[in-house]
Amino acid sequence: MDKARVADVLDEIGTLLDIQGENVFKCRAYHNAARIVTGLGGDLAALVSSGDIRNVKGIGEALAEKITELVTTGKLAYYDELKASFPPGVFEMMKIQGVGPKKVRLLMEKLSITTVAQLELACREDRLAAVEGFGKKTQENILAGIELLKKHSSQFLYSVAERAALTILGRIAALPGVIRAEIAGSLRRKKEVVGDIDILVAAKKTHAKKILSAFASHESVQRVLGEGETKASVVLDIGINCDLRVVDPSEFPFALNYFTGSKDHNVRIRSLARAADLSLNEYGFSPLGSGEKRGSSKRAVACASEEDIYAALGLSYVPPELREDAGEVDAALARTLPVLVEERDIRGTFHCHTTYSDGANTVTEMAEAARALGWEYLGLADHSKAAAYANGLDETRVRKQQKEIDSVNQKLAGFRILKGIEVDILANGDLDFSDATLATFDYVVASVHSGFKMSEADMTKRILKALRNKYVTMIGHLTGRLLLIREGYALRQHEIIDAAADSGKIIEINAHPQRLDLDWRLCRYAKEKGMKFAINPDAHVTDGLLDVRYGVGTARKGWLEKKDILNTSTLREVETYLSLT
DNA sequence: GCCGTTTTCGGCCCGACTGTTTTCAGTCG
Repeated sequence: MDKARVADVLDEIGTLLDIQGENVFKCRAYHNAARIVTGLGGDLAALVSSGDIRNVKGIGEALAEKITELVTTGKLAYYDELKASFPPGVFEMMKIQGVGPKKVRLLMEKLSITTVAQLELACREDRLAAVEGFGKKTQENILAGIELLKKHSSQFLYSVAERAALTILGRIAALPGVIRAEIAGSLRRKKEVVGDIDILVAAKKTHAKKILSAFASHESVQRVLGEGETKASVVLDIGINCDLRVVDPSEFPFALNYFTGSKDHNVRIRSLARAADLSLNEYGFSPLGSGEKRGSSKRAVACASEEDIYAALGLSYVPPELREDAGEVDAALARTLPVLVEERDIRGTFHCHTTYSDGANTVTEMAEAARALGWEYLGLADHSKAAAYANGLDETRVRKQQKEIDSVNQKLAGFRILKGIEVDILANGDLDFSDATLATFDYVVASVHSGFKMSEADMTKRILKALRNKYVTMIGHLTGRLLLIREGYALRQHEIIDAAADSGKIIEINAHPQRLDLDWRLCRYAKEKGMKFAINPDAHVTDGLLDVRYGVGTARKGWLEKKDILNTSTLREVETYLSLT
């Protein structure tokens, strides 16, 4: 059993104990352990077999035993028993905003409610308000929460879908007869939120059956929706639909292009094909009106790759991230597509957390991980004191960390740790530190972490005020999950970007794998304003440094180039930019 | 359930916000 699944089980145990009313610190121990396991570097199986898992801080005797059982047997008796004592559906209820373990427990005890559907009915029949501790308002809020849940239940964060997809892709690619296997669809286009997973395989027809049945019997498959000659559809354990198609190797580029989409992009390039008297579909090009059947050896244009397809239409190659019919086809025709930022362009980053606040690794460990990636610098921006839930730093601990950074920097030749802070923007728009303290940092990231329910107008005012502080270098993650929850929020973000552009601030493309990135349309808007961007991982763990790739994905969709991204600058250039000596 | 240690058990991250209360509990970040 892999790290991610072990973490899921531990987290689930924590939640079930929460509902059971167990000691909160015991529950927290499980939730903590889930986070710790996720953040562990290296191979979990090796840690278990050597017994070193017991030496990890936060993993005591009991947890070490349970993790060992999970890793070695793939099961955990304690978990199975615990889970069996709850009706299925309780987890779904916890997903409703404002419903936590205590409310779930009350609902189960007082009204025998164990599913979201039952809960919704009870709200509509006005039965909730009568329960002690609940009221009219709570009932309304829960109903609203259920609506929201329904609306987004078919959407998955990119990182969640990617994890599931890569597990399956790895297995499929290793099967006999598989010549190529790729992820297609919105996941390949690196949409922040995707509805399903599409996987495409190139193989001879004789192998198709075996490939499809191996797919349908993969351990993460919860339910098989259909399994035919060339295609199988399943639902994975995380609830997402996953389709696998097997196509002939000669058709693969066409199928990959077709199933990558977007639909609007496909419509545009098919109309280009028609203008050239060609018909383009998922099997290939054919002369218009020829009536040729697929599989004909007389294809109008043979293509060995997607590059060939675009070239045949007189287009330069359009990277998947750009295929949204957002001007990319015209740009490809005119040969004016931007040279997009690549992961390998990144020379460093600006928003990493350490064990000083809520990170999982020390200053030294983070620096070494960054150096191992070939970077020249690493910006540490731990939380400030108002973020108490994240163990935010007060002025004393800031000084301590800065001292440590100085000492580590002396040992790292050709590499520099930059002293940053992720300072909270308080409810009134003030910053969590005085100007005197802010002045001690190399740069300052200002972020909102509280009061999300304030009106959009007030939130905008609050952020604008913070941006007027001369020590603020960068706007922290503007949106997070708010983008999902509040339609129209982006409008106010434009106001913020306008103001930030005027004062020369940097936009952060925050790439925390658990959150939505800054919307790429905003990136394009900000780019038009001439703003500089920073692709930041908000990394709490060493492995998390790599998550900068999520930010790169969003940057590419915003048509951002190397020159737009501060992280692609060399250390010397960054030092100059930040006016460091 | 974990940690640290004044080595055997007490403390464990905390404040804002909301809705329910009339002094607080639950949820969230």
